Amino acid sequence: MKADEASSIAERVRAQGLRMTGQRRIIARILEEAADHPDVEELHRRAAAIDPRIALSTVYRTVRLLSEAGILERHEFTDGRARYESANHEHHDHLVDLQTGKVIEFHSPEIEELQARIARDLGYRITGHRLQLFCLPLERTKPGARRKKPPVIR
Amino acid sequence: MKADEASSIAERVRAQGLRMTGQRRIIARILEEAADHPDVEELHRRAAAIDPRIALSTVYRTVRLLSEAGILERHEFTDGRARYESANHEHHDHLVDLQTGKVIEFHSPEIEELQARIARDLGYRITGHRLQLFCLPLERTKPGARRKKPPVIR
DNA sequence: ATAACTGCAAAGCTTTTGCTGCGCG
DNA sequence: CGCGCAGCAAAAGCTTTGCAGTTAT
Repeated sequence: MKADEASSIAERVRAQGLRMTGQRRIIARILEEAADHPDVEELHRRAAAIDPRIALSTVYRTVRLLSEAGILERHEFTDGRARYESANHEHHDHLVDLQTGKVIEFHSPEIEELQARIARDLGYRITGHRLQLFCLPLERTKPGARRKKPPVIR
Repeated sequence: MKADEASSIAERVRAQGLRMTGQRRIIARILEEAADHPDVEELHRRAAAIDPRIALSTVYRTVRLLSEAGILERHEFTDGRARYESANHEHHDHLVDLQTGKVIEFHSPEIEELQARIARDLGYRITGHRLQLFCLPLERTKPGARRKKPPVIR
């Protein structure tokens, strides 16, 4: 296992030579405790519950900085906003439940292998990818069920 | 093959009961002749070259309408803007060359099958998906080569 | 004729940024 | 104690929208 693979966000921030401020500590804690993929506004909401003086722009600056440092992962699902999660997990892709907005993580080595082969055949090597499945539940898919605008994505 | 599978954008617009205006004819032609995935600004630029009186908001309204009607496909790659292509093609996914910004289309029935199986195992059926590979060329990958902000995506 | 559509300008949303002062290391 | 960082507010970038006039059918 790689050295920083299991360390906390705080440790990884320090390891990058970045300062560990009070605000970053709060954001780091929130993301480490989060079971979902909060967007910046939600992140700010949760942070403000701990320290109301934290600015929205600080949250934006922090997630951008930590994403570019590889400490956070940035996702964009169905709506326009970016969502974040700690990059401390194993690599995985996302299945979005369009009915509830819930995001389920999955991983398929077979798909990864096929992707790499396709890229190689085309003369490329993959430096990043995005795989998202937009789904509806198998059971009780009532024909009348509306599915227009998907609800909030978590 | 399905009835509207091979028809022109104009025909599909009419088939949906939408009006075929001069502006839509221009936009349809541009997208049918396009070998790339233009964003709205680029679409407007090309349209204005034909008829300078066409408004940017008209392009926005048109691509949104036609996307929601299933006549166009909307993509979001690395930058913030939406890109469009005629939905008349076979289904395919995209490989983005981060060096040049070029987008290569590919299709993998094996990956599709694996996706469907994963979703099914999780209790879902797929209604849509997004698969994008962000790549660098295999050859001449000079170590010094910068790869920060990717260039314009076509 | 009339409902759909366009142009224009204004506004909406997410995200970034300039500036000043503060606090981490 | 110096430089990175936070707060605030203003602005930027993409996209949508209200309104009045135009056009396709």
